Amino acid sequence: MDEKNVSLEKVREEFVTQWGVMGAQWGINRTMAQIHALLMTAPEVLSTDEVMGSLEISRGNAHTNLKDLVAWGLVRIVTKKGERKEFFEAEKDVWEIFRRVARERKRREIDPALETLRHCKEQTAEMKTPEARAFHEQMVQLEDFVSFGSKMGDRVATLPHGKAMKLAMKIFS
Amino acid sequence: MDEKNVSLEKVREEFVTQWGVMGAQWGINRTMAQIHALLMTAPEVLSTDEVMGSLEISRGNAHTNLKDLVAWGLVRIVTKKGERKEFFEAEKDVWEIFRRVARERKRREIDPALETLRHCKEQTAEMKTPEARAFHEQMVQLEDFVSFGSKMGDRVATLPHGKAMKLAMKIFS
DNA sequence: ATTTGCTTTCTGTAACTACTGAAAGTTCAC
DNA sequence: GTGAACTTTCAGTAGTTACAGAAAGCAAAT
Repeated sequence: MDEKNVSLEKVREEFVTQWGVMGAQWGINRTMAQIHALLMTAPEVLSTDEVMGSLEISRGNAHTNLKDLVAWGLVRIVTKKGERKEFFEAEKDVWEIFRRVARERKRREIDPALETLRHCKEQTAEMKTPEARAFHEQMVQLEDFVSFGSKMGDRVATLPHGKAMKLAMKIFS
Repeated sequence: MDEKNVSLEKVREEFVTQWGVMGAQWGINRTMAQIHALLMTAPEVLSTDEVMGSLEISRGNAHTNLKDLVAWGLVRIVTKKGERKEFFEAEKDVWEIFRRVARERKRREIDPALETLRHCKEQTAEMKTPEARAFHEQMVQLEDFVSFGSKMGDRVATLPHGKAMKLAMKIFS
């Protein structure tokens, strides 16, 4: 590896580290975010052993997080002819990454939250005390807002990149 | 407390619990989210002791998280005439809550992330190897996307509730 | 200047999450 | 079948975060 690529690797490491920090702040396992960053900036597909080596993590850890990334739809498994090993490749298109994260978080977190809000709303629908009315109203507000946001997310996530951009322009007009 | 309010309290507890779970998934301290839920659904302002009592948490914990909520702009300190104690009151308007969370997360997390992306982009701007070009290009994509999202957030967050709704309608058209 | 009522900070601990290293499982080759 | 290459699971441990309880700090009232 020549001089130039040594410094590239340094920058890349910085990126991987920071992507990990960011992930952690958003409730995502730091290692998972780091593997994602590593794969996003990898010129070729990587094997589990290569990921282990790069990040200096154990096989178990690498394996679990790689499979989680696959479950999130952010990483694909790739096999090479004549090799039994699995290789991993990340989705690199930012818009596609965004869509998949949005879809997955909606499914895992937003939808269950909406369930709770609906339940709390319904349970208090018939209550007559001022406190209960206020509580009910607050639940209505929250549910409307969250379900609205959720629908927006759906809508945006089904848009292809180009259309999303046009729409964005409209918003700024 | 009569029969009806007993069941209201049960529903409210469910809400508080679930809001806590949701917060945790989004990288927010569970207790902080619970206090927020409690205050959002409180008919009156609450004192530290009342929060402690409701959630069965220690004074230190209640205090720290209340002050964090104030720092996030989600809770206000209120004083009553003739009382030395501080009371707390949550912002209840969902749109306002959203705006404040958006603004704060941008400041705390998005802006630093953008800094890193810019740095990685700049550091690799002059490199000529194909790997470096690809890395640089990926950084450009990411930075464009994040900074675009960030600006959108700014824009949306400055809109009053009504205008935001109109805009949303436009998107669905 | 002491007491009282309240807020803030701090230290040790408990609870939780993430991780390692190894064992067990699978699949294919021979 | 046995072995080799690789994947998956798991139990114990390390590391991290959140928390209780107590001590310290502060300001007003007396």
